[in-house]
Formats: sequence, C-alpha cells, structure tokens
Amino acid sequence: MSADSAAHPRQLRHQAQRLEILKAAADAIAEHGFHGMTMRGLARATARGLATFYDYFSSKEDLLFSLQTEAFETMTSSVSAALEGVDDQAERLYVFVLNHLRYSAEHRSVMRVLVHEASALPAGRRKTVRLLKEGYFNICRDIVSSILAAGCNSPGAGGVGKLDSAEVERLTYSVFGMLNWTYGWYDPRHHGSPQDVARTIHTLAVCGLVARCPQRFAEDRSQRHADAIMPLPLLGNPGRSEAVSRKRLAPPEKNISRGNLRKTS
Amino acid sequence: MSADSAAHPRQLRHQAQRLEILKAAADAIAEHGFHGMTMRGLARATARGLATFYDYFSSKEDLLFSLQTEAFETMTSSVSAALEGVDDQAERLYVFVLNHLRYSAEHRSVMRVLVHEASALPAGRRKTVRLLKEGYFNICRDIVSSILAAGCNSPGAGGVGKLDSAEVERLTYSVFGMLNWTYGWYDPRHHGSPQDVARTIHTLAVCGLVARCPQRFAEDRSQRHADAIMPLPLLGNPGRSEAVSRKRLAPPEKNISRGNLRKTS
DNA sequence: ATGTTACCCGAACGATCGTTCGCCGAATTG
DNA sequence: CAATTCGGCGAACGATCGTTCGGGTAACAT
Repeated sequence: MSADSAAHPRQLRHQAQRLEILKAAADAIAEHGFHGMTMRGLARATARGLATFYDYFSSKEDLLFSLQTEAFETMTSSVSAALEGVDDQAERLYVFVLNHLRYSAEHRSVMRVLVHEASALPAGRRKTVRLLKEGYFNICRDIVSSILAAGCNSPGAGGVGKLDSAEVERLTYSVFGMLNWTYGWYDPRHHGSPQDVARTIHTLAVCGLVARCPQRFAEDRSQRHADAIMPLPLLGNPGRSEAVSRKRLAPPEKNISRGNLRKTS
Repeated sequence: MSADSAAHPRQLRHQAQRLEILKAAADAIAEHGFHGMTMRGLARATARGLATFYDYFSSKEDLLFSLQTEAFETMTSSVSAALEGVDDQAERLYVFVLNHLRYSAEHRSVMRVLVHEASALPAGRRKTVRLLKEGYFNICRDIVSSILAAGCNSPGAGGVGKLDSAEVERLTYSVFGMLNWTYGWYDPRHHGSPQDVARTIHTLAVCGLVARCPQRFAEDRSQRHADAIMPLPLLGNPGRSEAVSRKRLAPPEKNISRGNLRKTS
C-alpha cells in the first residue's frame, strides 16, 4: 500500500472533489462566518446536491476542522521548505514574510477563516488546531529572536546582552499582526505586488520608519524572485504533499460520531 | 429640548440598560460570531426576557449596527481629544497607539466585533460603518505620513523627497495590523501593561528591530502617564460624549422597518 | 447484455432561529 | 387612594437550519 493511491483514478477524483468543496466552503465561511454559512448555500454555490457533502465530511463542523488543520499543515511545510538553506536571519524573516503573504494573497478566504473562526470548534479539536498554529508561530518567533539577539550584541545598539522573552513575544505577535491584517485591505491593483508588501513589512520590522538601517537598501532580491514564482502552494497540494514529512498527527478523535461517510471503505 | 434629557431619570435608566445590553451583546458576538449569537443566549446571559431586547433595538442586526457605529465614534472622539496639543509627530503616533491599545484592552469584545463582523451588515449600513472606520484610519495615516516625510527629508536617510502614497498606505495598514491583532493574544498577566505593548509597537514602528534610531531611547514618557490613567473611555460614555462635537451623521436609513420600538415616543 | 458498485440528490424530520402578540405587575400621576 | 401609563416577558408563529434516509443513475467488470 505504498504508492497505489495515485494509481487508482477513483480515489484521485475523490480527493479532487473534496478539495473543491473545501475551497468553496472557505469562500462561503469567509464571507458569512461559520454559523452564517449554510449547507444549502454551499450546495447552491457548488451546483451540487445538499446531501453530497456528507459523503465527504461527517458534519459541517468537520468541514471547518479539516480546512483549518490542512491549511496550517500546508503553510508550515511550505515555509519550512522555503527556509531551507537560508542562513542570514534578516533574509530568513523576508522569506517567511513573503511566503506568508503569497499564501494570503492566493488563498485569501482560507486565511480569513484561519484568523476568524478559531473559536467555532469544540475544545478538543480547537486544541489540535492551536497546536498546529503554535508550530507555525514558533518558526517566526525564533527568527525574530535571533535578529533581536544579533542586534543587541552588535556595537551599534544600546546593547544589553539579555533579551526579554516577553518583549520577543510582543514583537513576534506584532509581525504576525502586520501579516494577518493584510487579508482585510490588500488589493493587488492598488497596493502593488505581494513582493512590494513583503518588502514594506520586512523593512518596517527590521528598520522601522525613520531609522538609519544597514539593511535599508538591500540590493539583491533577484535570487528571491526565483522561487517567488514557484507554481503555487495550494490548500493541500494533492498527492504530493502527503510525503513532505508530516503524518496525520491528530487521531480521528471524534470521527466516531453518527456521520455515515459511506466511502473509502 | 436643550438639556432636559439628563433631567428626567426615566430616559437615563433607559440609556443605562441599553448600554448594558450592548456590552453583553458584544461579549456574545465576540465569542460566537454574529450569526452564532442567539437572542435566547443573550437573554440567558443578561438574565432578561427574550422580548425585552426589542424594546431597545428594532432587530438583531440593529444591535450590531449600533454597537459598531457608537464604538467607532467613541474611539475617534477619544483619540482626537488625546491628540490635542501634541505636536511632535512621533509622540502623536505614541498617543494614538496607546489610546487604541487601552480601548482594546478595556473593551476587548467590542474590538473583536469591530474587526470581525464588518461584513454582516447589509450594504447601506455597512457603508456607514466603513465611513466611520475610514475617519479613524485617516487620523493614523496622517501621522504616519508626517513621520515618513520628516524621515525622508532628514539628512540621515536616503532622502528622496517624494513619498509614495501606496507605501504610506501599506505602512499605515501595517501599524493597524499590529494594533488590531492584539485582541487575539494580549494578556496583561503575561505580556506586561498596555503601556509596555504600546512602547513595543511604537518603537518597532518608528525604529524597527535593529536600526540605530535617534528616538530609540525616548526619555520622558512621564507626561504621557498623566492622562494614561484617565478615567476610562467606555463604549459610549453616556450623557457626556453626546456634546463632544459629533452629531448623528447617519440618517435613520432603515429604521422604518416593521420593528415596534414602543418607546421614547 | 447483465449484475454490481459507487456516486449523487430529492424529500423529509426534528430542532432552533428571529420576531411578535398580548397580558401582567410596578411605578408614576392627580 | 384610584387611575393610568410603561417596562418586561411567557408563549407562540413561520422560516430555516443541519442532518438523514432511501431510491435513482451512470460507470465498471464479467
């Protein structure tokens, strides 16, 4: 049972339809909120019957849960791959920022759902999602911490060698604030390319608004442009991302409910 | 009909109860989302009968609309008052940041509703809310623009005299991102006082993470502490804020619906 | 051509939603 | 003290929600 999953075109189509439903659900939830999204509206939007969804997901709540977990897993593995081999911490921050913004821009609805509907799940599944979110958060926090440590020890700054962990957290949350707020305002027609936004946020984070900054005039973003036009990290890039290094780290936990799921037997 | 509104204790109690309902509604909406909040749950939370709300608001939607408009009006007039007489632009930014964060910390649920439920209203009323929001946004944008202009023209920076308006917008949105994200993570027991958060965000915005900054070691925040312990700007500070300089700038617009509102006749 | 499987959906169920009607006790007035 | 008004709510209505059941239909294997 190693690689026959992609061989049978049956399960392949199944996964494709599942993804299409998830994408449509993300749009609907982003627009109306989780409780405001109706299964009937989703059926109308996808030109499908109402009962069809229950062949792919056991409940409306399961739809939200799958959407959130798979999105966080995709983002984490995507940014981890992009960070590989990048050593300079300031550049690592740029890679993280750009990766996050690209995902935000290409899957705006999904990002909105991740930010807004964190509290719509029951305690158990919410904890699973929070763990994934913290894993993603920690990647950024380590980068910020490294930059701050290097900055403090450099001869330029006021140089107290020890850095306050509460301050590091506040700064990391501030960076995430800049990133996550973008789904509400960013419009490629008015505010430039995602690279422009990434540069603005990265420069603001590293150098501030007015300070004289050694990295203010960073020269070669050209190398970054190379992987900046990578195909695209979808919600769950199907068939390929299964092997990226992650396994299902959450047990079915509550799938034992009375949903029927008459498939994949 | 000039000042007799506060004389009659009848309408006074009415306004007090109205505010109490709004506060409870903010908590409920913040927790479950607008569509997830039920009037029955609100009745249970406030130990009131279900039909009582319709003596104060014509509908559930009217509750959200009143909450959002009055909150934005309160924030705008509050920060305007705090900014009066402050000339230095960097200090003005600090005042804005601290004011916003204090409101955020003291009325966390309201802030969450302002950020999340912007799209739950029909087009007409949503536009009214957006106008108020833009007014508040522009206050911050002007400050950011001034700081950036001064920084560009100063001898230190790379000094191109013209500043890109798209860049100003991106920067202002980034500042708002840092501010508005706080409702999701800020906990006074772990992350310091609102003043600490305000200092972190203000310094990050002005000076960045590592840059040598002339304002990095700002000396006297002592004066700011004076009005930082002002009583408190509530949602709608009742009876007083009516005269701050604003009038109802939105016509009733749609209150002509079939709600009964058997009051204040 | 025939039997089998997998997929999809129309129709219905019970629960719960926002809203309204009309009565009741308390407070105010003369 | 009697008359009157007003704020409050129990109970009910129609609509709509998430979910389920069972049959119909196209695609596959033999």
